[in-house]
Amino acid sequence: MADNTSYSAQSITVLEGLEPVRKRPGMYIGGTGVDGLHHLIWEILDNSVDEALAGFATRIDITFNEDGSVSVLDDGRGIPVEVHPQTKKSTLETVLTVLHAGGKFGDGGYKVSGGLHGVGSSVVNALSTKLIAEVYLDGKVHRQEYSRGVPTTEVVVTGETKARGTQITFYPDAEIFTTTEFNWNTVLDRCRQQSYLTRGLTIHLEDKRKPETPQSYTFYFESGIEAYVRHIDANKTELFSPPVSIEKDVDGCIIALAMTYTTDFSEHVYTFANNILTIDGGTHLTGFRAAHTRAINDYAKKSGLIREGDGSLTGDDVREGLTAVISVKLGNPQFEGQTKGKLGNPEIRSLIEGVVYEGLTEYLNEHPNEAKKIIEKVALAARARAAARAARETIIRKGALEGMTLPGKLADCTE
Amino acid sequence: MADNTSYSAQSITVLEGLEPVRKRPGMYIGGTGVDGLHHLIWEILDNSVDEALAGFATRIDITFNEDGSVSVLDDGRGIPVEVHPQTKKSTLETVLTVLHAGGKFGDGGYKVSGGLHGVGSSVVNALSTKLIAEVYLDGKVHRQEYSRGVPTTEVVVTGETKARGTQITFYPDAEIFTTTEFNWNTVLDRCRQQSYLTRGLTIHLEDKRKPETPQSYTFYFESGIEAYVRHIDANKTELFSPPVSIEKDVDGCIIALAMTYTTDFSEHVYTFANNILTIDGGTHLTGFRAAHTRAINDYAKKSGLIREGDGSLTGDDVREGLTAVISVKLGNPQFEGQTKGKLGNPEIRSLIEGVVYEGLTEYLNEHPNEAKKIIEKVALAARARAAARAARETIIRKGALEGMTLPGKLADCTE
DNA sequence: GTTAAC
DNA sequence: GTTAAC
DNA sequence: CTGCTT
DNA sequence: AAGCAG
Ligand SMILES: Nc1ncnc2c1ncn2[C@@H]1O[C@H](COP(=O)(O)OP(=O)(O)OP(=O)(O)O)[C@@H](O)[C@H]1O
Ligand SMILES: Nc1ncnc2c1ncn2[C@@H]1O[C@H](COP(=O)(O)OP(=O)(O)OP(=O)(O)O)[C@@H](O)[C@H]1O
Repeated sequence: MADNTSYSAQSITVLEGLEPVRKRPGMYIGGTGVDGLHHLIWEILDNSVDEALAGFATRIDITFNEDGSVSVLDDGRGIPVEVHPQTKKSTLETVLTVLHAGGKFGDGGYKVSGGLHGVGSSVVNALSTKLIAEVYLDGKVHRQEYSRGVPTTEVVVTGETKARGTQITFYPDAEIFTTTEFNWNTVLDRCRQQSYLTRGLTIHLEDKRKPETPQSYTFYFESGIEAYVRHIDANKTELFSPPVSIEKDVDGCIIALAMTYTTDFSEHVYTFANNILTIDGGTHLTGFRAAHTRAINDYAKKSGLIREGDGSLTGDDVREGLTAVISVKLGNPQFEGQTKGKLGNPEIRSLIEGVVYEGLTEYLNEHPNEAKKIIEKVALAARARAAARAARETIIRKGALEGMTLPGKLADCTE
Repeated sequence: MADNTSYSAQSITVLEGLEPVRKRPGMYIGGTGVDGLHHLIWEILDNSVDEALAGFATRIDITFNEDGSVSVLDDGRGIPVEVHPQTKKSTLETVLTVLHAGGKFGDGGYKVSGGLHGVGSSVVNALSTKLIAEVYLDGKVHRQEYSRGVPTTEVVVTGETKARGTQITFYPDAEIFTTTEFNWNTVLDRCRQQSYLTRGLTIHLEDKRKPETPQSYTFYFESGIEAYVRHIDANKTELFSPPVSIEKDVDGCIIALAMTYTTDFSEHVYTFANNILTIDGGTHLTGFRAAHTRAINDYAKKSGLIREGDGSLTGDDVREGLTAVISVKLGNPQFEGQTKGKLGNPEIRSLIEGVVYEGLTEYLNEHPNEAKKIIEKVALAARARAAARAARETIIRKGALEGMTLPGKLADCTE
């Protein structure tokens, strides 16, 4: 057994301020690769989107600067700059240097917001060699700079402005990240997506990194997630258009769904909770799936398009070729982990299931042509799946006896 | 546009102490359902296991008490109780009430440890209506109690003892969790698993919740992950036994693998990093998979068991029926998120890939009988997969033209 | 979780 | 309205 | 009943 | 691929 005389108070370290973020970035942004790097933008962008969701911002500008930094500017309310009662420091500095400081714990004027932990801005600050925060408020430009989370200036007024809003410019720390080069297409996609999700929001993205080949893009959509579905299907053939569109407000929780089918076989479903892309799904996705599968099965049987005795379509069957975007807005989101990959609120499952079942059933009843196309598509998927399974089992049964060969001329079942 | 006059310093809240944990449990334990509940045990258990990994503890006792609480006792070094220089409070109180306080940031005598954030104990404390910490040190019993993360007593000496170690007893907060009833089998499984992973560690689990039907179990394994594989395969038929066993120390990183195949078709692979079950895998799993697929393909071709022109076995093919346990121990683990579901260290991927490729190739060369069984198994899987795909495509091609019916008599390809 | 039956 | 089944 | 988990 | 959970 090893020596234990040295285990004492001195062995225990208390990480202070933003130290834990730099020491354990994985806990805060998942990793230090290219995904973690882009998380920095998402954290700042999400704050601006939250302002837009709350009705305070209408425009967001993201700029890749020539010096490798990124700027995110919005015309929201601007982070307050006056002294904060708890920290006795500027509220701006508080938000950017103190973990769990935020306006999304009940007050702050955000009815629904993607942010909820109050750590995003601080995390970005901690992981940037330099960060410049500018707040445009009351005709003045308030500015503070930081380095690796530590203020290098006070909050100072550097000029006058007619604008209102916030701009964050940050330089990702190469000591932390394996790469510090942002990907244009990744960010472009995200901007497009956020623009689809928030009616009336303008997002402008500009790449100034190579002055000889500048690029920029502006997104503004009125049509919402139906247009998003159309964009996802851009290089595919849709079975019908416009997509099924369901939007409903239940107890202050807004549920929106747009879906259609394409002629191909892969599933493209994107789920959002308060505009956060929940890449691992969660209760909203589970609820949608249950309702979708059940509604199609019920309709298929009731309408006689498939026979009662034929067995049910599986979830996989009805999802083949499906394109869908689901966006829920709710007051108290619970996400799994700081990276918000999965929505946890258990009540959302049944809420969505109810809304989607009702809405989809109604759609199918009122659109017999589209319904027929859907049922044909998913019934074919079911037959294909059954045939594949049967073929597989034949081989397994036979092969268990005989010897082996690889594909090539295992033509047993091909024709 | 909504009113913005009220957005000011007062709108921003700074959560202090353990408030953020209670306000946003999802960020710290993933959720508040049954999984989140059990996370509490894992956090405390992992601390004891870390003591065992460091060679200071040999025995852990977990008890489900009649009053609904859980106790975890170990014979490790005991959390220090003297005043901590940074907080001016007892180190015990510091560890249990301050986030990011821990002995696993470089000092503390832990060479490898599953803990790394310094938040686990505090999180459990925050989410418990009551927590009792007892430290057995220098012949004395030191004790402190807390309620929802707030100390309700000082650290007091309550008696004498010959033992050394730590015991944490906690009462999960029904205000936080949707259920507060621990699952015997879930915890039993985890104890068994940890015992397999740590040679020479005894883990005792006891259920005193129903005095009329007490149950208890003691785990102690010398054989390690090979025995774990055998246990996973308990109700299955293994193609060969003992399993392939690889263990290697590369630059202070210990890589251990045990694997075999069963006659069934599902894959059972469990990966661990510093004894943490990485449920979403990560770089160790990725490295293993790459090496495994390549080693089997290379051997199959080189040995002539499958022909050169037959195409390659896919990863899915070679994983059908695979049972494996992978355990890596490394100095500076990076996990994705606080719940540690995925290992992030990029260097581990190639490290494992090299070790596994070499070890598995050697095994195959030295065990031609086992090798033959493996190749037969995976080649059959490949043929079955190809046949399934072919059958599926036949249906799709035909079905695109004809009408629809569901399974039932789509016997096209079954015989 | 929803729906059907008692 | 509550309980059992899907 | 459908989906998620091991 | 089977059992549990919502
Ligand atoms: N662009 C902005 N405009 C107005 N207020 C902002 C802006 N960015 C941040 N804030 C304020 O600062 C607070 C802290 O932001 P921060 O990014 O740290 O966390 P959050 O958005 O509350 O939560 P999360 O960590 O989940 O993203 C926010 O709650 C908001 O009140
Ligand atoms: N049973 C124990 N025996 C000895 N020391 C312990 C024990 N439990 C906790 N400690 C000490 O308290 C510190 C803090 O523990 P805590 O659970 O908060 O975090 P951690 O294990 O360091 O990291 P993580 O949050 O990733 O689990 C540990 O680093 C360790 O030094």
